[in-house]
Amino acid sequence: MKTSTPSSSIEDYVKVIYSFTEWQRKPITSTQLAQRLGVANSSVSEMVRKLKDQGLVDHKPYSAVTLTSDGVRLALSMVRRHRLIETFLVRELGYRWDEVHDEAELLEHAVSDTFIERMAAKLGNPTRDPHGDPIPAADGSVLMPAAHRLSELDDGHTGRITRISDDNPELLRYLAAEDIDLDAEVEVVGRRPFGGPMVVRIGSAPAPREFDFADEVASALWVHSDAGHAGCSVTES
Amino acid sequence: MKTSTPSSSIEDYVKVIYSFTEWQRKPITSTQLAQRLGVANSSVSEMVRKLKDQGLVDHKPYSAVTLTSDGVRLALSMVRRHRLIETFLVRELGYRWDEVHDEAELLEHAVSDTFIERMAAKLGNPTRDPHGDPIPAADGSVLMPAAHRLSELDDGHTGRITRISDDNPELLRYLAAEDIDLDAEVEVVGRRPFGGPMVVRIGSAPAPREFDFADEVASALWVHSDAGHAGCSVTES
DNA sequence: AGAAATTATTAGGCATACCGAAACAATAGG
DNA sequence: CCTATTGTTTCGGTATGCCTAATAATTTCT
Repeated sequence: MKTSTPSSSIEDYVKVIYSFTEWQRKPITSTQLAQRLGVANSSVSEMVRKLKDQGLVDHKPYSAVTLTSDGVRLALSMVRRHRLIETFLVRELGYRWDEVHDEAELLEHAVSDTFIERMAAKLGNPTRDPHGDPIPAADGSVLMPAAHRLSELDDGHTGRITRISDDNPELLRYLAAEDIDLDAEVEVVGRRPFGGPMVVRIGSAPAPREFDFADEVASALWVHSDAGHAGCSVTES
Repeated sequence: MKTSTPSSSIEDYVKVIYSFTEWQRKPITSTQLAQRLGVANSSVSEMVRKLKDQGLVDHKPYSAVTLTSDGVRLALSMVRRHRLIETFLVRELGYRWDEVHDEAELLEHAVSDTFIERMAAKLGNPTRDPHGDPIPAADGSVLMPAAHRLSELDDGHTGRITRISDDNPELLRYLAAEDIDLDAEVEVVGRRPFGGPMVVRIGSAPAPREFDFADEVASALWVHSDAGHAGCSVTES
């Protein structure tokens, strides 16, 4: 269990392991890790051993990888960095939604804690990034909004968009062009037959617009359903 | 002569080689390079070979290292990055003079060209950084202010501070505490005997303050002398 | 000029992080 | 149940960039 500053690769591994479990339920496997990081499986095996040596993950050969509490702490600090940087790029430097991810990916490993905290202060300590993802606080506490994929909402139900997956830039550009943004009101009108697209109404009462959303779109949008389901606050030490 | 993206080490080497010749006249030697980069001499020999392979420097064994025009181009872009980032940290994130250098050092290798240009635009395309160093334009043109070390100014002469060396953070804090800043008026009153400190008056007519500056201070301050010496504009393709 | 001191380069190693290919587990199908 | 497929790890190898120690070139000093 070394105490040295983690390399940026290690930060990436830990962040990806964390992010996977943030919205999925299952822990991540080697192959999934390799895919998300764009490296060979063999590289993952090697790095996972290193992460284990440093006490950041638990791992038994041939099974999934989970974070230790140290790992979660590191992951949260990286996620905080990433999302604060994204917010900063959008609010202060005029970046568009779909441009911020890659830039944040580079910056998050480079800047100092001082930089992050000055930036956070300047932004007024935001708790959501431009895609609606929660920004962990400096002490590691996270407010996870209760959210479901729009694709899983039942017909007739209404809700509000609380999160938009940022892993498809093209999709983000489409949504931006259609002026579909966080906090928009959504109503599920129904589904086209034979597994066809979902029909939804988006926008406030006077002028709602109707869209046919392919599954790819409907599952990238996460909504807070008006019926029940309170938010929950999770604190990690 | 490869065309790949230069690694951050290569960027550092090229930047240091350039910076050395920016205010000195002589090209830099291996040992000086090693000292400024904080690496062993042998590492320099090795890297210089690599820089030469990539067409960034000219070098014959056992002699000094000079940049090729490609090298100068790369160096200018790194210097531009560094100084814009410093300016940004001071103006937008409330960093102090003496804090910016290390942070900029990290950021300059990480951010994209897009980031740099958006930042420059937001700052109004400044041409001097917080220490008075010229910021090269995106096209590689630099406005070098005509400046001399205060320590070399003759008794009785007056001038204006145009640059403050940023390599000693403690000195920067001292100057900040004494409220000595860029563009201040300076008059050389005289020198204390036996190589003692220089006596200078700093500040505008109504309330000039008198200081005894050790050589270390007097040579960190660069002034534009009121007598003659016009600025010159140098353009590198 | 020749020895001594300085400066520079080469040689051999180390750590990180990646790869492809080969070997080894685990699960699924017949 | 035992083989086939898929998933995972191990093994050798690559590239970067750094180190120390040894060697070679260049100055400097007497």
